Amino acid sequence: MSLRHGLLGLLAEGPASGYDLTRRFEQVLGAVWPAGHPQIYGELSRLASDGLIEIDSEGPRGRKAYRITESGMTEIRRWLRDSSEVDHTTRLQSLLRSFFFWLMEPADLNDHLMREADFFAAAAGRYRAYADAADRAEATDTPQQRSQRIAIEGGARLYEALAAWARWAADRTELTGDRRRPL
Amino acid sequence: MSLRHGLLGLLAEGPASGYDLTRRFEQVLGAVWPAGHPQIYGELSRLASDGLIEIDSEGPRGRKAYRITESGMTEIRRWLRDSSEVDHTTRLQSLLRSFFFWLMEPADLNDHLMREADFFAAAAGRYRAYADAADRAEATDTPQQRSQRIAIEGGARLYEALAAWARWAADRTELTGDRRRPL
DNA sequence: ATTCCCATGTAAGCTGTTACATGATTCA
DNA sequence: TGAATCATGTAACAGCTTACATGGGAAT
Repeated sequence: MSLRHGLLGLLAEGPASGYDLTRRFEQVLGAVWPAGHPQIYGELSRLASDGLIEIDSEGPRGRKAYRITESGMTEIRRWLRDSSEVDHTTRLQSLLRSFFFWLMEPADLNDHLMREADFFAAAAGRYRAYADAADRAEATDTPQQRSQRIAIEGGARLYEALAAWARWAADRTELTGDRRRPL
Repeated sequence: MSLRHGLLGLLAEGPASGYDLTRRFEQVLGAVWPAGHPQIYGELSRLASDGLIEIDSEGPRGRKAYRITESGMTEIRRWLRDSSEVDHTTRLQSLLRSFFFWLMEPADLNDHLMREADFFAAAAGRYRAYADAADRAEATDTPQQRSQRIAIEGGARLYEALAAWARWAADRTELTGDRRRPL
């Protein structure tokens, strides 16, 4: 039920449409919790029929903005407090793959690890840039801003750790000069 | 298709039954790629009817051990090599939650972060202990062992990073003496 | 006019979880 | 003989992805 509560959490910041929420998932939350528009629109309908959100306004081309209700706020707060709702499931295909690296040819493995390192470093860089921007800004003292800062730090540290791991693994697997392939 | 290839990868090490594979997921892979027995038995049937694995032996109480076939080996190697199969999707509820920390009361948040730090530190400790054991052992030079060492390091670094993040966040959110709750 | 972006939705299929169901073997 | 563990499976449901489908509004 994470998507449900993710939507409630975003709507707790203020009214937004399915389209808005889709973009926020794409741009910010997507790196740690992806969600496409079909899932979002579907869940919004369910949230509305359960009375946790309601239509705030209707705009131009069929646009519908939703607003969180009192019971929606109660529900998101209950979810955040209830420790039995915390789910530590993680699915990192990159780590799963690493159990099977011994099946790869050294040159292919080296390529793969370089690509992985690049991908993770890029993700880390995006989060770290966000974090730096937040630190440079004044008036970072609303609870929202402080909490967002923590989230960003989490993303940065996660991807920094994975990037460092991929580089470490690439070093361990290093090939002798002539067999190393350029990217 | 990660589970499919996860099973192929494990079977590349040698024959195993659905029960064996379920336990390996539970004990080792489970922390980065969980899979329950209903999913595993179902996928094994499909792999067998696709000719990627075959029955190796039948044992006591209905036990069936599977063995990877030539085309199974080809398929797992293809999957490992093909960079378009790499999936960087990550779903970390802990990070998703952190975007909504501003909705929590400080005391509840502090409790939550302590629990998170404990959980991640425990997971990191298990992986780190494995890594140390591997480093102390002699004859760690088969490709399997080297590759397993990399996988373990990944798990350790991932959970160490998340533990450090949770502690950092708890420090930032720290309460003044009397409101801090003991665990 | 045409293209691009805004904006919403449905349908089919795949992946994953929970609950149910069964029976053999081992050990105390 | 009773409990624990081994061992396999099915059914129902929940969650998520991909492809399809539609149309309004803005800008060139």
